Order: sequence, then C-alpha cells, then structure tokens
Amino acid sequence: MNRVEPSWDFYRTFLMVLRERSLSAAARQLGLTQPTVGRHIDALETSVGFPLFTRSPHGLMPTDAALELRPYAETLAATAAALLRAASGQHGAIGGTVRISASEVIGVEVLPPILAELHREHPELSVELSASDVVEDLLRQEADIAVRMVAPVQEALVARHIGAVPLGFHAHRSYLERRGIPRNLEDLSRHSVIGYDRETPAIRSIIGRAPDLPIGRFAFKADSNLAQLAAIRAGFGIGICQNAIAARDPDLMHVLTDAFELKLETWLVMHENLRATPRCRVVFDALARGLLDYLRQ
Amino acid sequence: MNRVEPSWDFYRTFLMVLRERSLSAAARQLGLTQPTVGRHIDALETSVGFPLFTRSPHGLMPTDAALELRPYAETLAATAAALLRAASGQHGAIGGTVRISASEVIGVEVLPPILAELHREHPELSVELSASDVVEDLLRQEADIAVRMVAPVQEALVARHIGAVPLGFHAHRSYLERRGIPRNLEDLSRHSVIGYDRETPAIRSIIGRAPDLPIGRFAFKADSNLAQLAAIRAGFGIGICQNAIAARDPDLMHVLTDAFELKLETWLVMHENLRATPRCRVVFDALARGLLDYLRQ
DNA sequence: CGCGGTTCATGCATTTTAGTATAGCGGCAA
DNA sequence: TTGCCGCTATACTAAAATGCATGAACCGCG
Repeated sequence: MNRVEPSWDFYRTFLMVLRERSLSAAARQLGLTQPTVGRHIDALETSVGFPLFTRSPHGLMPTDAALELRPYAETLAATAAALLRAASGQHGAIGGTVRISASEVIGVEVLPPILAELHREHPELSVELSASDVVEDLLRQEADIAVRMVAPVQEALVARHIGAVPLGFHAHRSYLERRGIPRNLEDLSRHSVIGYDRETPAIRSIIGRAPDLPIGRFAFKADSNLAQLAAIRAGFGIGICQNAIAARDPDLMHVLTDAFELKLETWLVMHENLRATPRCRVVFDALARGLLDYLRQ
Repeated sequence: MNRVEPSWDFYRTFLMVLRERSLSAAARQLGLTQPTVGRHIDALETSVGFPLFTRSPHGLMPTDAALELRPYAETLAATAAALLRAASGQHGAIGGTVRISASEVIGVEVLPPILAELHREHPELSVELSASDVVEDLLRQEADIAVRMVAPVQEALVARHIGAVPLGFHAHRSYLERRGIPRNLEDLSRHSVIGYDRETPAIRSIIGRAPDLPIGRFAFKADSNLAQLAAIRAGFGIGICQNAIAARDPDLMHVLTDAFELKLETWLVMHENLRATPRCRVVFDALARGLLDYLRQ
C-alpha cells in the first residue's frame, strides 16, 4: 500500500511491455535495458498493489487488470506525443510536426504530391502520415488532422466537407483484351473479380452503400485496398477503385460506367483546439485545396 | 536539439510549476525539492528547445509557448489520475475510488446522504466529490461520473435523464413576517432579492430559461448558489433555490408559487468506457436512485 | 535603513536509479 | 542428446538524479 504516486515514466514502460509482451523487447524500443524495464514493472505493481503480468520464459502475459489499465496508458502516450508535436511548432514562424491520418489508398495515392508541394512552401514543416484504415482517435490526439470517409460525429472537432470521391469498376487493358469487356453487372459472374477478404468495419461501411452485386465469389481477395489496386494494375481482374486514381494510368479502363457507381463522401477533420495553431491551419488548408483539386479531376 | 523523449515526470513538474507559478511551491506540492524541480524545468526546456518560463525572484512567468502546452499537461495529469482510480478498483469485489463532479448545491445539499448510504453498502468504495460549478471534462476523465444540469452533447458518454429539478422563490419565515409576502412578481421590487453577481456561464444558462423578472437590483449578490442559499436561510431576503431543499426546513417558505417556476433538467453522465467497471456502475446506479428519490419529494 | 520573508541558483554529498555481466529456465532444431 | 537462442532474474558497478546547505536577489515592514 504505497501512498506516493508512481513515476509517470512507469506508465510509458508499462505500455511498451503491454505492446511488446516482453521486457527485453520493450527495453529495446525504449532505449533502456531489460533489468530496468523489469524494475519499472515491479515498482508499478507494488504501487498499485496487484500483479500486472505473469512472467514466463516466453515473455510476459498481461493480467486482466493490466488490460483494463491499458487505454489510460495509451491516452498518456498519445497526449505526450501530441505535446511534443505542439512543442515542435513553437520556434516561431511555421514549423514543427503535424500528424495526419488517412486511409491507405488516400495516403499512398493521393496525399504524397499534396504534401510534397506543402513541404516546398514550408520546408520547416514535418509531416507524419499514418496511412491506415483503422480510425485514429482525434479526440485523443492520436493524430492532428484526419482525412475521413465517414461523417464525423464527435463534437469538439472542426470538419470540412470536401466532396464525394467516385468509385467504379476498373481493369487493366491487357485483362480486358484477354477476357472481354463486361456490358452489364450480370457479365461479372464470368469474370475474375477482385474484392475484400473479411468484413472489416471500413469495408462494411462501403458495401452497405453499394447496390447488390451479382458476384458469386471473388477471384482475388484482399482486405487492403492497396493490394486490390495493385491486383487491378497487374491485370488480375476487375475491381473497384477510385476513378481518379485509375484515370492516371492510360492502361486502366473504367468498365460498367453506367451500371455501377459508388460515391465516398470525404471530410477533413481536425481537433478544435488546433484551429488556431499555425502549422495545423496550414496543413489543413493545403489538404483541403489538394483534395478538392483531386476531386475535380 | 535533443533527440530523446523527455521523461514523462518532467510533464508532471512542468504542470505543477504552471499551476503554482513558482519552483518552490511546485516542489512542496510534489514532495520534491526546489533544485530538483528547477532541474526538471531546465531539462524540459533544453528538450523542447525553447524557454518555458522567465525566472524572477517572485517566481516563474510562463512563456506563451508554455501556455500552449498546458492543456496537454493537464490531460496527462487527468489521465494518470484516472489510471490510478481504475487501478484502485482492481483488488476484486467492489472497491476503489470514484470521482464525482456535481454543482456546489447538489454536492453539498443532495449528494452526501446518497453517498453515505452507498458507502454503508460498499465500505471499500471511496468517493471523491468535486463540488464545483465549473464543468469538469468527462472525456478527459477529470471525473468519472457527473451530475449535470445541461444536456450532454458529447458522444462517447452514457447519460441518463433523471428529471427536472423545480426551482422557486423562497424566503425565511422571519423575513416574510417583517416584510410581508409578495403576491405577484411586481411586488418583488419592494423586497430584498438575492441574486447572482457576475454572469458566469452556469448562471447565464439558467437566466436564459427564466421568464423576465422585474428586478431592479439585487440586495444580495453572490455567484455561489450555496451563498445565496445561506442568505435565504439567514433571512436576508427572497431568493431562488431548489424547492426540495427549501422544503426540508419548515422555516423556509415558498413564495410566488404560481407566478414563477423554473425547472432544471438533470442528467447523470458517465464515460462510456466505465460502463462495464463495477465500481462506477454501482455509484452510477446509486446516484440515479438517490437523485430520483430526491426529485420525488 | 536593516530585518525577516520570499524567490531562484549553485556546489557538494548521498541516495537512487540504470547499466553490465551472468546465471537459470524453456523451447527448437540438428 | 547437444547446442543455440529467446526469455527473465539477480549481483555488482557506474552513472545520474536527488537532497542539503548555502548564496544572492528582491519585497514589504517597522
């Protein structure tokens, strides 16, 4: 029963051990040594009064109690990182680091040129791009700015509606020369169709809005939209992707243009507190302009 | 230009120095010594690369940059405290600490018996009551459960509507015997009326819903509703308070019952993540029952 | 004006903490 | 089996952080 508050550094170590499930691995990540990490965990355990991990030669198994504490530790880590990003932009003028969250496809296919242009204008500005389809929590400030394909629901967020990204079926010219061009949705059953593997939340939100497709089974399955895009480009078959991305490649053909269309509403979202922060403002505006340009194509 | 992340403990001392505006005072609060606190600040300043305070013999003045970092540090502190509260309830069964936020009047006049009853049922449960009219942020987990008089807007909060607390004009019997009983709102101008001093957000939200009152000036002004209540009880004059509180005291009379009534909608609010936490569930349910009983009076 | 109060800064001794090296344990493959 | 590689735990040493004592500057007060 220790009455003193534990060192906040212990929380950092605790979180890393949770993530790595091993003292040694956590020590490597943190730039510490394994005995030190072990001592931190020991100290935290005596401080809270119950064990956090069961030790084993394979690593550490978190107890249920430790798992309940994990979200708090994650928030601590996200906040500490956000504090450092905020500090990085305090040297005057526009500079520092901004963390952007976007889907894989947007992050890989759309954002890089926008961000490169931005960086030419503001060389002091660093950008962290988290290209992932798992939604990062802006309230927790896991990211400063997010490109979202779902309408933001949270208060305390400033959102700008960018527009609708049109999606459609595309295939490589070589594939269509081999297998022919489908004329209607029924033709798809005679084609190699590229689709999703498991129903992730992101995918479910998309197929929920899509019309019923007469697709028996997919010839190529991948949850990663990037992998699907790569399959389309490789001539594997017919798949769905953003029209504007496909239009860049003269070998990619838009098929079933009349029979099928899907629109993804796009928002740019930022935490309200960052509205007055110059570096975030600049990035927000640059992304808004860049994405609008992208949509106009 | 330091590449290593600063110790999270530095954030804790940083925040305390911001709050206390002095190294020595912060050291006393933290159980450290003044040189240690000074070294923490020095280390943090070299780490972020710019000064956080201007030193003076009177204390430390935070720079603008330091003030921008403050909200992050506050979030860190709130989260660390929430983590410890969560840890305090992990010893099995129901126990630990729950932090409740409520208005001054509710916290002083209504909650204590409810919490005392709760504590008899669960002696292992500790309660932190923050009786203040400044709204604590549940998303930041500055409190676990809040009794709110405004509708909760945030997502990620579980709210239960309790009902409407009726307010009315009340005065002490001795006052009314001296000055007479007002029969309509116009009579109030010939009475000593107890009201607010400055327009705080909490007060503004109340008077916004109140009908126009023909009150020239207040004879007694206090922002604290508790102080107003005390003035009513002391026979200073006529003031507004919760009917149920006044009804407990046989010497307090409800006046202008027909001419004036105001209802405060009441919600019980909790962070969604805590719904499954036994100790919070128990407190939430006990508060809901207790407040409903209070409303039925 | 000196005096007690406060503040922060600095040098030095001590305690605390981290790192190094090693031992022990368990799985895996030749 | 034996050898290897991962993990954790422990003893010992080195480094770093803390506390103590002190000095200097500033404020208010008699």
